[in-house]
Amino acid sequence: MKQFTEFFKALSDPTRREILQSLKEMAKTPSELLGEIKISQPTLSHHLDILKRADIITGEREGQFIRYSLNMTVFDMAVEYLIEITKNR
Amino acid sequence: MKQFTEFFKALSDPTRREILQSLKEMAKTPSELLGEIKISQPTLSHHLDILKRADIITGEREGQFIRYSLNMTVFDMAVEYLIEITKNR
DNA sequence: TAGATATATGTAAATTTGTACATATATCTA
DNA sequence: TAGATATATGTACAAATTTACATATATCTA
Repeated sequence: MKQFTEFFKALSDPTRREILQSLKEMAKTPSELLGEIKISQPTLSHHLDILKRADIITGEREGQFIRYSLNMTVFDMAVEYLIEITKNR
Repeated sequence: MKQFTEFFKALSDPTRREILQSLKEMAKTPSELLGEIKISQPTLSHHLDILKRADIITGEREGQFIRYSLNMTVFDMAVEYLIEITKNR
């Protein structure tokens, strides 16, 4: 399941988990995230791209800005996957 | 949380997830796993090492063999972590 | 329309990762 | 104890990853 490879790979980076923890509270723009997380703008853009490709976040343009929010579905799928491993025994 | 970094990194590899799927049914030795998974013996040993370091599996020597089994605790922690992200909003 | 701001992309370097072959270590058995 | 079997470790290499600087693109505003 390539889907899980990308999901877990995305979650395996501390910076990306920091981004997710921040987006958990509310959807935010890259500029807002830059105020909280100490990385360069291109690096943030790159991490957001990885999270997008893993279908973990979605971006919606609001004029000049792009507001990123969490996709709950993939988290639910991952939880199911992990629970299923612990269950059958 | 370095613990989650190692956990998710461990889960992000298809071969290692295949190993976990197999150990889910019952604890197994590397030799048994080699019968199911198509990788070299040193490569399997390396993957088992990564899973060990991430505290996902534990090995118990049984004479000549070492029997590996899943640690449920870390899965429970990861599930909690993921659920907590989807909850607060 | 021109300049400013928000975000993405190209390039490049250091680090990490997955894999296998060769070899070492540990334990069994004859 | 000697040889066989199970597992781990050392070395090496190709591929992927993280990061940042420079630059491009998109949208706003004066």
